[in-house]
Amino acid sequence: MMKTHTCGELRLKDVGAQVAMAGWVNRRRDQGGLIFIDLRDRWGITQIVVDLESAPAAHAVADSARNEYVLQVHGLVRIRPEGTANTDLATGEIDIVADDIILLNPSRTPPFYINKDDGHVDEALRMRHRYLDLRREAMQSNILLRHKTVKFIRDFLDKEGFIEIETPILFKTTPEGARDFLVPSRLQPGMFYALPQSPQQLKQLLMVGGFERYFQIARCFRDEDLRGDRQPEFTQLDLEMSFVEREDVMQLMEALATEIVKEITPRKRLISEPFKRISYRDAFEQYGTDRPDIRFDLRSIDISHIAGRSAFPVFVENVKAGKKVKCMRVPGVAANLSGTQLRKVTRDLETMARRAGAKGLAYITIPSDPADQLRGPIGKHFSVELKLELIEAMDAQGGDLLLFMSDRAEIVYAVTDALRNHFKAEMDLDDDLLAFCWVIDFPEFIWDEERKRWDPSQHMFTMPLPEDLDLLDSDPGRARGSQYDLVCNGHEVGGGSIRIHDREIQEKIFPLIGQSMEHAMREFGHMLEAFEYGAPPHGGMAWGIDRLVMLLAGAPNIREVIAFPKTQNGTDIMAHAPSFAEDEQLKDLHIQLDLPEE
RNA sequence: GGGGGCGUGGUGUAGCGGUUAACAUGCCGGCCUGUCAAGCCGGAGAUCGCGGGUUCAAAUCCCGUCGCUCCCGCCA
Repeated sequence: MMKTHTCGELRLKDVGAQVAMAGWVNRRRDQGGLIFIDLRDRWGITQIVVDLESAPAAHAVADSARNEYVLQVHGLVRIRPEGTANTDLATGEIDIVADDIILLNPSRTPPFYINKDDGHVDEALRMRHRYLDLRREAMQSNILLRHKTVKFIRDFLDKEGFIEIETPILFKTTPEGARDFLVPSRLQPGMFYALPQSPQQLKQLLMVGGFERYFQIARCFRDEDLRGDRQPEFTQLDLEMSFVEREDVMQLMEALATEIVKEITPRKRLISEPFKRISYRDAFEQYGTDRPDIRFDLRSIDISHIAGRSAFPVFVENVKAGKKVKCMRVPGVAANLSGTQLRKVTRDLETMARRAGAKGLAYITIPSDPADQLRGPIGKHFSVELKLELIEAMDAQGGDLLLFMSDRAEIVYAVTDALRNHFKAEMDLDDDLLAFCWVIDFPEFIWDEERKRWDPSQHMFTMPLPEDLDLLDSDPGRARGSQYDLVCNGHEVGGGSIRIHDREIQEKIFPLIGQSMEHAMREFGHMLEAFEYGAPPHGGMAWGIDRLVMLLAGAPNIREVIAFPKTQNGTDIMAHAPSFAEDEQLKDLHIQLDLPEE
């Protein structure tokens, strides 16, 4: 071994020890006859002192060393002289007096700073030299956090009787869901494997296979456009349990989430224990999304019963037509605005609302001085009594801005979501607060207007809620699924459901989602057949590990917790992937290119 | 497919019609035996992402394009 100790472990108690250490030059301070080197490795930084008189050869190496040179140092652990301890450093009470330094490898001058984390570096540059970016303290701690999280999950689930089972990466394309990544088969010309979007089918078959409690840290692939919290390949904690009901899975998963936070990131706070549960409908009605960030309380509130009695024609007509008028109270923003400033603010908000599909955005401000009038163009359409009712319904205070939305439900949702995201960006929310909540009672199906058919809101194996089973025949649109999504700070970190283990129920689903039995048998025959051999009742969940770790790390996107992520265009600018294949390879695979003309 | 942001020495920024393109840091050289974002002195380093246009004059204005990024669509 080239080191007897790491760069993070030596303390006063080690004074007098002869040690060997190795690592990177984090920083060098040249005093002439005396050179200090901060030697860095994964565990920390230790100061090396090199004296020209007592170790001239080591001094010569230290003299030529530069940042990121790789050194091995032999020396004596010594207490630092009175007054020279460094309290910022865990190892700051000692240093190593070098008697020998070996240059293991020099380094070119790095293209960006490894040894300090202030300032923003162009992401393309970081990606081009990701191996250097990973040396930075922030990345090291993110990747370490990820390791600890996954390790904790494995230990937790092992204790709960789960076993880890691998499933194929080369599997079968599925017509539903996201776009598949395809892998051509050489042995079966013209045929393709698909990379799994999730081990969904396989984990259910493992339940039929009698393992009862399965999990996997599974790589998943979806060929869709990227986002800050979406990569084409990502990691799921995938798990499935037999002989459970919805509540069993949710409770165990909530315990896992809670314990991860307490164990791995104790300085983070959970917004509530147990986690709040929000119905899918309430999530949309109040927050305009099924993954609400409940760290802030801007909500859309139905005030149709008030607005319908106003003299504002749009509201009156909409309420008559059965549409809602909803109001969002933005606390305090109007308090110190001049008329001109207020008009600019509301004009910008209206632009946002229009972009989300609204025809306009009405507003009223509540005066700070009760003697003043309400400001805003629709104020005059509300009588004094209605205004008081409105203020009471919205719990409005002086200086508040009330925003009104009235349109088709989907548009009101989109506007609510857009406005909330806008104000969220200005709020500087606390990343140490983890606002977990469950979203439940999803509809089993969502109507696809274009194709005139029902689509599964999660997937076709989701069991409807037991009390809604009859609705499959009478009113499928009202049937709720057993799905549960775990949401945190506006990100979907996981989701699952109880699955259909009964072939009869499964066979009811296919025609509803526009699939013939022949098609179903062709694509999912193996599943249906499996369900006929004593499939146990089962359910499970899949977690987005990247998103979870991102939230635990307080990182702004999942690339910060993935060692080698793709750029937004789905490329790797370090290794230059994807790349063209050799003609020979294509020939083996019986593939001819048909590229678009430029 | 659509909308927004960014692109200036190695890095991070300033400059936003006429500047010798500025500052910090890094880099190179010199001095220095208790520094720790070491200090002091000196030096090198930029076709202002790329292409085109407007103008007497473009880093600056316009158009296009490329790269990175945020969002919508998409992601069961």
